[in-house]
Amino acid sequence: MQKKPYISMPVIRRLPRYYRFLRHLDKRGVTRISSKELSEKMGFTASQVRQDFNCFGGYGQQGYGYGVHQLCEEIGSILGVDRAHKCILIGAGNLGKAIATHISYNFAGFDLIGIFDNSEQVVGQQIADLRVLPAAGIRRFCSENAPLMAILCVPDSAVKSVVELLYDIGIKSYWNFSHYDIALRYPDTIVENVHLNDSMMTLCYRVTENEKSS
Amino acid sequence: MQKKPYISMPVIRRLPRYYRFLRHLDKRGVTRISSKELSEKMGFTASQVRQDFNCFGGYGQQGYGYGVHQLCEEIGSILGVDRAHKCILIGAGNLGKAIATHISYNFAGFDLIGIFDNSEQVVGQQIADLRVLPAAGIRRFCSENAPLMAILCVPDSAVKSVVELLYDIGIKSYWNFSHYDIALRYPDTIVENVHLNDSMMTLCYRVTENEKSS
DNA sequence: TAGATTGTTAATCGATTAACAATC
DNA sequence: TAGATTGTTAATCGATTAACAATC
Repeated sequence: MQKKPYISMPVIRRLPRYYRFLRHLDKRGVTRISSKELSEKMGFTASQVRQDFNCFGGYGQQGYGYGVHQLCEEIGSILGVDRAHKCILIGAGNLGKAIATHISYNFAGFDLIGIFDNSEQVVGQQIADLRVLPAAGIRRFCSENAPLMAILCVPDSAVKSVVELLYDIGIKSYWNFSHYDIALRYPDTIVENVHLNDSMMTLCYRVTENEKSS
Repeated sequence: MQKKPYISMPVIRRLPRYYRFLRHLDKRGVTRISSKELSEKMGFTASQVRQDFNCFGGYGQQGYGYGVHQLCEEIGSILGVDRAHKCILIGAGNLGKAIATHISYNFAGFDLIGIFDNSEQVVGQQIADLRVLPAAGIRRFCSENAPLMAILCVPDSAVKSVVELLYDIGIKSYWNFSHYDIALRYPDTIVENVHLNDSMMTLCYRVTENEKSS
């Protein structure tokens, strides 16, 4: 039973990192860790680590630290990585293929049940145990299989109409690799954006700054 | 000439979004925009937009708004997208291929000059006008071509040794798609992480929360 | 018990929002 | 001039850090 239901966004964004690291420790047989140790290995402050873990109740023991296995399980369960939300992927280019493969190797709460593309060259290909289906079949597939989330790996030119279709079908959660601002158009959706271009420009800024100052 | 040299991290992360949107407007022939209009189309507050633009000096006019073209150019120049920092990509799997293709289509300050992989099946393939080279040749290639940044699309198991090599060669900037924490080991590096797994887990959390509450 | 380390409160810091005078 | 909208200061909000009493 969770103590406090509210976890702030910065904390939520740190949870996956904690989870990955704790799972790593757990696999290596480490049973306990203090907030100080953890903070040093992760680049946070010990204060922040304790503050973060306190959001979801006391899994630590004074004078001892935190039980790695228990904490890992707890964070995993909060994140929901023990679930298997059904999802579909639209756009099976290089990025789509990479993501599809990634999902099947790095299980994190989602079960990929369908891959779609509208290029004839791609339809029929086998990716991560799935055969790429024609985009024309999305609506029917969804009414039969009721996926909860869609992964968008389509070009920016196609994404608007794809989202219109998916939203109409009832899909409200998106992992979006395009630059279309879904959350602005459809405020009742859950959207996680991965904007590679923005990431690259931010890096470019920092590299450029560094060059200037040296 | 920039007024203030300091731009805070949250602002820097917003600059690419401004840049993309302003370029879009510019291409469509829009010449002026007010902070209010911009804020509505981007999901910020007007206050924040003005505050952000003020970091780098007055490109607005009272009673009029901002000149789209001028502002776009200025942000682009701050980001450094008008540069062509030489970079190499390590790991030409699906993700590496997607990124390589992405860079050549969405120019944002970097010029990809080499792609490396250690799999014989991949070496020799043609990606985005480049032929994939054997990983064994990285050191020599770098001493001849002096790339400034490396893109890491290698599996987590290989990344540690790859970074050791690249750092030794003198590369201090990384676009990192693996889960190896470069900045923690090498504090003098510039690292931009894209952690797909963390992004997916954050999405999973939000989807799971949403399910619980409904 | 003494030492260690949490849980939690208070202090600080920084970012966002609000307000409004300046001015085009 | 009147209306609009910026530039900038002040107020608010939230997140991080520091401190320390509680307690294993």
